[in-house]
Amino acid sequence: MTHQAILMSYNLLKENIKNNIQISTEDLDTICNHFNPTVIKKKDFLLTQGSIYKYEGFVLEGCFRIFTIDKKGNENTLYFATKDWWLMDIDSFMNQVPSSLNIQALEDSKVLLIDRTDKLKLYESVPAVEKLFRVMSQKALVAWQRRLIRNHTHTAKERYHYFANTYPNIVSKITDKQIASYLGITHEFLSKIKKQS
Amino acid sequence: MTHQAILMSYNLLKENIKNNIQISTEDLDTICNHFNPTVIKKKDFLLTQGSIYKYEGFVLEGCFRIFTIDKKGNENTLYFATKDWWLMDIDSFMNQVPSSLNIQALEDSKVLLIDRTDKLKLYESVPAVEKLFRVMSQKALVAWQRRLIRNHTHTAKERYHYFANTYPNIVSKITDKQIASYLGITHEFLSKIKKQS
DNA sequence: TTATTAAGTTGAACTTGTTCAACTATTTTC
DNA sequence: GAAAATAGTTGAACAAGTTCAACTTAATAA
Repeated sequence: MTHQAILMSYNLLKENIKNNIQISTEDLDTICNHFNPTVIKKKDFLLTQGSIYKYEGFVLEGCFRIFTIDKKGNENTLYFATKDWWLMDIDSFMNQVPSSLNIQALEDSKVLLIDRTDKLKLYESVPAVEKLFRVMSQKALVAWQRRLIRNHTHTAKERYHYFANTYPNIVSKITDKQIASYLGITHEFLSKIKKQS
Repeated sequence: MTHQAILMSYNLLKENIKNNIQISTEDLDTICNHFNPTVIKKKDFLLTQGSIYKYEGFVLEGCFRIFTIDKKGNENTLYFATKDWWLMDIDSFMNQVPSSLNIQALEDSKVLLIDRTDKLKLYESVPAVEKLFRVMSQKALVAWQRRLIRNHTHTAKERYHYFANTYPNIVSKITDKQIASYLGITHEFLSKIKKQS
């Protein structure tokens, strides 16, 4: 990446943080200094099920899929992450237990990564970081609660259209099979849904 | 409540907090001083849909149901809260927007309540509070992700047995209709499931 | 204690979504 | 650019879950 591109990357991260909390320029710089730009090629994994997560990431460019594979071999997609989204496996990262998640790039992607020990240090040295992740986690929590309710109250067809309307930029980057695994239905059935409408 | 009972209540809260983070006795006392013991009678609401949430609560005794009612009039249960659980509507509490949730006591219950402005002050004065709620939110987030995956990978029958085995003390306090609204199925179907097994 | 309301049961017809299998179209790889 | 792998489509039979309606049982209130 050029020097210019790297500066732009950090600006994206800074805007994201400022969107969550009020923070001083100094703190913002300290935080950003711990993130390193990294390129991840299409199909490569930032994390694989069974291994221990050592980095947290912020997506600059590209697209990722966060999913698990169950005993029957079925893939289950938790979410997709594009520009301006965070990549985390909180459980594995915090408790250093083997992850139950895979994080895979769906196209050539750029991320800012922070090392686990660096992040733990940041929690100590910059109190705003606690607040940042408290606020982010709480927002995410609300979103997950809403998604579960949506799953209970809407048919697969309705959920598909909701997803396609809400995240058109993501839909254009992923396969129908991946959408189906996000919606919790078979890809055959998604195909039939799309034909209907 | 007797003086003795009140002391015991605060000990339960303190244990809960210490279970989440390392914290000094002073901070722990400061936090607890902002919580007030309150009695809520069976069927009474701590929060109703459309109103703005002003308190956060910690359950000492009894049982609560947190649910929404959708346009069709169907009830959808997010979760049940018994002793040692927290009662929150993060969205309404943080952003002071009308709540989409109801929090109702299913039996005569006791809670420790903290006022919104008091909690905001606590975030400022006791940094450990940021950490406490960051850690709590992250744990909750992981639990919600797992629940969604479970919903996608298991049948209603399997989910019912998982719930009944994991929370036997809750199951004994609630009706099958409420369980069904938690599982995202009709109470008629739950009745058929129970007959089978 | 009775009257009333709410909870739970059951069956039949229906809708939603799955499974399996065979096929076509599209990407990827060498 | 051909071969191989993966993604998407379609149909038929099936399983999971819903709806409605009628009924029984249990809880609640006057």
